[in-house]
Amino acid sequence: MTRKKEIDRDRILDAAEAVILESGGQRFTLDAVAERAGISKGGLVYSFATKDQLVYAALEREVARFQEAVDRRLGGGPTGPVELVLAHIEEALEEDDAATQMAAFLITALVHAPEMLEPVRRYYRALLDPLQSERDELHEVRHALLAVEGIFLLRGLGFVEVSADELKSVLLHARDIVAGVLAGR
Amino acid sequence: MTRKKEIDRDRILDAAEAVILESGGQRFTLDAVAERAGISKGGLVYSFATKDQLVYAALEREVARFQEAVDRRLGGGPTGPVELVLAHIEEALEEDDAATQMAAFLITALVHAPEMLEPVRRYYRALLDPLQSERDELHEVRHALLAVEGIFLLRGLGFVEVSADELKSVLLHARDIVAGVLAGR
DNA sequence: GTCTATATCAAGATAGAC
DNA sequence: GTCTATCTTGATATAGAC
Repeated sequence: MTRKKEIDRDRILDAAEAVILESGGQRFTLDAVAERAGISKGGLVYSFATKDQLVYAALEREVARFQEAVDRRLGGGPTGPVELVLAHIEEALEEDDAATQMAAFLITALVHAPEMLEPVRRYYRALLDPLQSERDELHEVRHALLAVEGIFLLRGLGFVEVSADELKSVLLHARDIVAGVLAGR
Repeated sequence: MTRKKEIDRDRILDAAEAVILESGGQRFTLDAVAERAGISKGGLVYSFATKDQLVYAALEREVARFQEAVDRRLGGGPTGPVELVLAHIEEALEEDDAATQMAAFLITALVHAPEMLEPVRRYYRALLDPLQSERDELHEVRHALLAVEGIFLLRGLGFVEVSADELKSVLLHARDIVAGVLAGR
């Protein structure tokens, strides 16, 4: 039954997520995931043949979750590239843990299966591609988006310590720029 | 003789660097480094007791190299925080491989010894700390710096593919902003 | 003192029992 | 379908050669 198998996979992905969030992505082992899910390592390998596949599925689910949150924020209204960036920034601004959580998934993928980052690449290209234009406002929007990703990655990957004030200051500045462009300046 | 030991360590670090650049940081093993350096694994462990120490030393040397390149660019002139950011961006702009190379070191540290990122954190804090101010121009400078780091990390860590044009466009825009602030607008 | 060779341990993958 | 047992590889520590 494919339905039952789906449920099993979801249960395993829940366990994988728990391990990722607890270990910060560093100690992501099949043993740990299997134990969390209450099955043996062999049982785990039956559902996900390789660690890569497990990482891919977990990352894909996490990206989809963030994507859905952004879509919800857009609410089915008009969705040009600038609206998309604004929704992305607002989601990062208001859902503080969503960003921290995403960082843990990115580290996990980078450490344990870097070839499996495809869902992440798709997400970013969807944001960046429409901003490739000669128009000055779009340059500014891209610049703001990249500044947000810069502080997010520097902080999330542990490349620098960032205070809550510093983070908020950067995100608010970026949001104001994008909102300004959207309002026609 | 401490002099001889220094030379040995440097030779090993050269080998470590070669392995990091060839493998992209993913397959960084003591075996590979020892083989590259033309010594046994035991000999390697004699010079660097743990893998963590090897990663730390390699990363520290790489950050110092970048730091020196930035310092050279400043040329002993007046070095306020904005000049520092400008020199950093110009170095990233002109030395394309320096940035790519640094990314490989960052991935290596993240994968094999994330606690050893201290030299990186020090470097970034030196850039960011003086920019914590209420003055609008400094906000803009920080924003530009973070956009540069954003595109650098997204590309270097493999989170998105970035064309050469796209990269250059972002860096030039950032440099112009910082240069503008420096020129008193 | 510096290095080689080896043992020990953990994690991922695989095969086959049930 | 799920689990047990085993193989392989990489990291660390150590015993002993020179």
